[in-house]
Amino acid sequence: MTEGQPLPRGFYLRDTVHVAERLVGKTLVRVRGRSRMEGKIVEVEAYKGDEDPASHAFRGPTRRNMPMFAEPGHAYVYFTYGNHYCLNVTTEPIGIAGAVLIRALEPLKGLHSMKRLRPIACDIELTNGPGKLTKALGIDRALNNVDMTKSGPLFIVDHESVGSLVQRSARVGIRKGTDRLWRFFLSDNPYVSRRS
DNA sequence: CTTACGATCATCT
DNA sequence: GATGATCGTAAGC
Repeated sequence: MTEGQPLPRGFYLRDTVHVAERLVGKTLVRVRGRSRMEGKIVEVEAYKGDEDPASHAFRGPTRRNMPMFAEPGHAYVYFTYGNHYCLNVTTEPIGIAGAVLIRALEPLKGLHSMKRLRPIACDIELTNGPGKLTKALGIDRALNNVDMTKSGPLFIVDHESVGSLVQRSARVGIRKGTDRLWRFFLSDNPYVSRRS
């Protein structure tokens, strides 16, 4: 994988849990007009279809969850709780539902742009939650279905030497499917949304 | 530091 | 008509 180039389709074309684990430590790039923002992915969660009661796709395809069943490597952005957007990257072959929720970032570049979009005093709080990071990066419904394997407004690139330990736990904010340890995060990173 | 709750709306039943 | 892959604030300990 070439540094600086978007991760290829093949990266996303496999088991969702596997993809989730390997996305930790990669860099999310958001190009918005003239500003370029980058953040290290420090926390994610895997969501599947049939077998995962916590997933939007559990009861089959609908208008909203359609990207989860479509081509891997695309953005699945949805609006929730009347206030927030959440960003996922789709996984698995066409016809099989899967997506990885990006839950937290460590801001790397374009901090000034992020703070303009999400005015806040403390840097730690800028992108340490799924709804927070979408606001800081200016991600909304308009980016739903965007192809993240292209150098467009939103994509993910490899990051040199993850180094830190990737830890796993139950997912956050769900009632069903809590038995599955499908949340992955960097144990020593201060931008993780919540500690165990 | 920890817990509780209201905001607010798209989606599904 | 109920629910929720959340956040910010307020109140409690």
